[in-house]
Amino acid sequence: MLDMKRLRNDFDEIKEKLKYRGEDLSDLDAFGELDIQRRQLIAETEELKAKRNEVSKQISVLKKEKKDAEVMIIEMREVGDRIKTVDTKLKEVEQKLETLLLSIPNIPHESTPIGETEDDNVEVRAWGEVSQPSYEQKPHWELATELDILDFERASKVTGSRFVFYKGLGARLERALMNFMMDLHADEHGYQEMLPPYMVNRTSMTGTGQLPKFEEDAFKIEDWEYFLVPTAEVPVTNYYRDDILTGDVLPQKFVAFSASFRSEAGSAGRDTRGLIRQHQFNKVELVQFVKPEDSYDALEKLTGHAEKVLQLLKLPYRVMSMCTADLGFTAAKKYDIEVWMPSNDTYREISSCSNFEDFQARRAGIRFRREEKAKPEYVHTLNGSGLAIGRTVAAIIENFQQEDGSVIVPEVLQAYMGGKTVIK
RNA sequence: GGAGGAGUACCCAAGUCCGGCUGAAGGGAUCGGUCUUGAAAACCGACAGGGGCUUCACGGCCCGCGGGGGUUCGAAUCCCUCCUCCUCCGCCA
Repeated sequence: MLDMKRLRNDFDEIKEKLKYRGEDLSDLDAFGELDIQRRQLIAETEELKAKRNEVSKQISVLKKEKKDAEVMIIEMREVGDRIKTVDTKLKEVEQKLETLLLSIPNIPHESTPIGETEDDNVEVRAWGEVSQPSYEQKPHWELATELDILDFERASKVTGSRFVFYKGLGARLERALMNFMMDLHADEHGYQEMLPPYMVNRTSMTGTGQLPKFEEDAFKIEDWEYFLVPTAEVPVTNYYRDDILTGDVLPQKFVAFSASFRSEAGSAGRDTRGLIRQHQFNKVELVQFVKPEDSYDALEKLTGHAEKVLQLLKLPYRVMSMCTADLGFTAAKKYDIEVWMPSNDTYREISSCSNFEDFQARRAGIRFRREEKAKPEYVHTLNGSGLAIGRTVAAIIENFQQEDGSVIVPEVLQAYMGGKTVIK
């Protein structure tokens, strides 16, 4: 959510910046009128309330002296009615204003490349050598099915499409990656470990920006106002919702494992095979709460923490700076980390690292105080996958496959795999 | 699922039956001071916050007793509703 005062003062400038996102901004123009209406109605109702307070005090005194107060009471009855009328109008206007504000995306940071499609995303750096072996490179779903470590067919029977059973060393590999990533971030990168709820309420989903605009992307529990988490970002960021932190506890860094659930509405037919686009997948998520002046530095570091996972696994990747058209609703700046996927002969997103500045903090009411008596300020929030585990499994299977159909276990995972060096 | 109880400021807690000198007592913690070589204790003092409207500013005003609604001239107090926590019973990994 954007700052109302800033929107009031710099309306044209903000609108100009939002244009680069390529979204429809026609609703935005209603802001000025609603803002004025709101303040007029507030002035009106507050004046009436001040009067009511004063006269009620006088009535109280008269009553105590056993004097007649009937004239005043009748007068206040009218005032009360008018307050009710104005308050009702005010509530309507504020409702409209809130709906409007919640639908405006974040303002891109000045370092975010301006662009119109994903082709305008900018490669920041690449790491690792893409190997081009002489033998045929199989997609991970073929290899994994042959190795009997993933079972897509039975998952379709048991649940439906876009679900999977991990089996044997496949399940072990997933679990190894989870532990490896959690350990790395907790022990080496200074994050505090967290296991969040997998369901959250509507307020939380609104706080991080999934709602109200993207409800169709989420799984909702029938008869409950609960949603399956699309990412641990939602519960972990909302951990501090409506809190005022003391400045000395910042930055707060959390690493959270959770399953993630996405309806994938609008992606029908895309990536239907394999682990790339499932309704449920596991992910290790990094979340940070920092002081505003530190957030861009923190974004670079956080991205580096996610990259470290791929470096230790020896998986080639590149880092892309998302352009204004590909930023997502909530981010001011975003890096996608893309891992090399031989079956696609291209890089595929495996992590997304974003700085939301105060956009989520404002929605969720996450603040801090620099000094004991200082006014509360909004924190900046960041998060990034570190990493999506299913896609990491896919990348390992594809990148480390051998001619005989076996898969080499990355060295750093071997201890987590009971010493196994190869899956065959 | 059934039966009770409770949510008041940083923490504890009075007030709620019986609406109006409660814009919320008292205590603790915290901060400042006196005393002390230093500290503790004791004593003195400060301590509602957050948001909003308005103002160049000083300031003024409005809203805050779990959330939302209602009754009333007036609500922490009465009514409705939702949420959370606690105790007991039942069920259960």
